[in-house]
Amino acid sequence: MTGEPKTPDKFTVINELARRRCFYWQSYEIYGGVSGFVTYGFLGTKLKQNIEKKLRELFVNKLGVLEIESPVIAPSKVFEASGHVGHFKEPMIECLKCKRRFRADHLLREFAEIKESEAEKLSLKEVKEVIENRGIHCPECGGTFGEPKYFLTMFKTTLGPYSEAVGYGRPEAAQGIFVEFKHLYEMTREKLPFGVIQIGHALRNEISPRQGLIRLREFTIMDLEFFFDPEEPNCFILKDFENETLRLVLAENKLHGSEEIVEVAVKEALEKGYIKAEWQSIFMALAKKLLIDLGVPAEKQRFIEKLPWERAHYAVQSFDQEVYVERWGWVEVSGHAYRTDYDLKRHMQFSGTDMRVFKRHEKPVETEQIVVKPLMAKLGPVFKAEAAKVAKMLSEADPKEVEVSIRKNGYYMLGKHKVLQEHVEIIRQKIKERGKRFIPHVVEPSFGSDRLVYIALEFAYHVKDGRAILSFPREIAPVQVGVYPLVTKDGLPEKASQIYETLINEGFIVECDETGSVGRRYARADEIGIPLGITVDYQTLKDNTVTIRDRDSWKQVRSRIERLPELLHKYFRWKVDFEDLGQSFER
RNA sequence: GCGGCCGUCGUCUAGUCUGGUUUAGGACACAGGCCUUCCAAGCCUGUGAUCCCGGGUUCGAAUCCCGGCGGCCGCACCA
Repeated sequence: MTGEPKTPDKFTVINELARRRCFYWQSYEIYGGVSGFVTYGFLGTKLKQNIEKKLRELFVNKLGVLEIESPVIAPSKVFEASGHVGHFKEPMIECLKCKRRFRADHLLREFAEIKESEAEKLSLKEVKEVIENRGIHCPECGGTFGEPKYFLTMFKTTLGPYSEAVGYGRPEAAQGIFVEFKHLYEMTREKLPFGVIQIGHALRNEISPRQGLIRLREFTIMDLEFFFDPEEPNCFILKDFENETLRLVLAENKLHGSEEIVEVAVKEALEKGYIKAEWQSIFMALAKKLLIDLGVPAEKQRFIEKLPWERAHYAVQSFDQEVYVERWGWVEVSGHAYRTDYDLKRHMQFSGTDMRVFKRHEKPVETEQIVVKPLMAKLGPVFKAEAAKVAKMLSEADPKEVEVSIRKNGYYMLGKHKVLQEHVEIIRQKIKERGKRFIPHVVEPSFGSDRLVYIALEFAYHVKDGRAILSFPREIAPVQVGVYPLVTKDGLPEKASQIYETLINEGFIVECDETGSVGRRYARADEIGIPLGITVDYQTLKDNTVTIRDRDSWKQVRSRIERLPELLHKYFRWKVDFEDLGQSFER
């Protein structure tokens, strides 16, 4: 590609490396490739699995969150209820002269002073009428507009071969959790708070996905829905996180055109009202931890609050976690939305299934209720045919108002009907409430798995003495150990393959390489980020020791072969220092 | 989806303007062998491109023309 710059940027270099060393590449290349789809090779797949494992450690295992797997395709009802059909379908309008496309609702807001919430309700025909009546022209070139059309960013399909039933590919995994809420809640023995996570593919028919792993049409999403009682929003593990600092860009500052980063402890962010839900602050702190574990230093991370019109339709507050990358600057890696009871409420309306949970009061609450009981024996003769209607109106009226009026005036006017004291009996009733029903609130951290893979690669990548090295944190490295005979003769290769076998049986991800010189093999290993290299040399034949080489410092230590499994477990699981793996070795 | 630039072995590229001199050349990488007592050394051999796809012009097209696909950048979009 001659159009490429002489010194390619990190994104380009990483994509080349990813392709060459089997991390990932664009799919369907033999047919010319299709943008927005990617295939992971064996190193990429492993790296992605390790990253997801890391997320599970932090968000799933320790918090007792439950993981489920639901279908990618859903009947249209699901996404009508969730509001996606309405919100993913943007009316677009094209200028006939300069061919630029605009969002029709944005134009209406700007030039016809129609509020966004109202503009959304307009049909295409109405949009067209407003554009014509107001004489709105292209703001760029003054040309006239063509027919407004919907652009749907969900993948649409039909369910069954001859069916008219519409289905959609899910644009997020969250709905798969919400629709199963009742069942999941019962299975967890009806306790709040509780969280459910789902890691799986999602589909969005992006207009122009052109940023490698950053924007895909089919991607892996990790949606965690955490349900809690809005009356008891306190997080019981807040203490563990309250001093963790977060770097926030607040909406109020954004309004004044500032992207100033406010660095505050979780505790302070809650006290000052920067973050509305306690649980959300915990997930943000965990998200920061996850990224640090993936190799992104805190100063390259921030959480940017979304302005009301930038937010998703379901959220009352949301922050995007962003990471600073070389090519594009700040890039979103996770979203943290306070979805309130929006989704469950909508599914309750659309499906008719009661999504409320029952909360038992500690003590039954006794309340006194005034009941106005119509005495039909008296009402009948007076109101005749109207009697039933009057009784019904009476039951809908405010009993307190009725009582006050009758006591004061001796009657109560129900429209044109005059109800006298003798027509009713006013009873004070004690009612025992054992609990109440409500819809839980939800905070949602949502990660893009593929973006994390790219971020991990970009932050691991550096060049030492002209060689590319991927310095992955040891827990996410796709290959853990390389085993090398120093030279390929005198029985060294045989010894190396024995060690290889042993380590494989111990459950390590190991690679054995005997081609070319040992220096070349080290270089290749560094390039795919293998943290440790074990070299069999002539000393090995004498005393059964090998050298262990550190990817990042290129230092070597010497240890006995029998101790390797134990030492490597310590290194990968308990994170002991490299220097503690053996005696320092100098050639 | 619009505009600009671009598309040749896995990668980087020579050749394209000025159609034939090239079985499309090189370097790196890769595979096999030799060598090699620790950081991409060297030598030999080999694999690998119907020049993005389709159509047209021509005796003849990687080269010229048209359409499509893909990439990068900008605009727009990104719940």
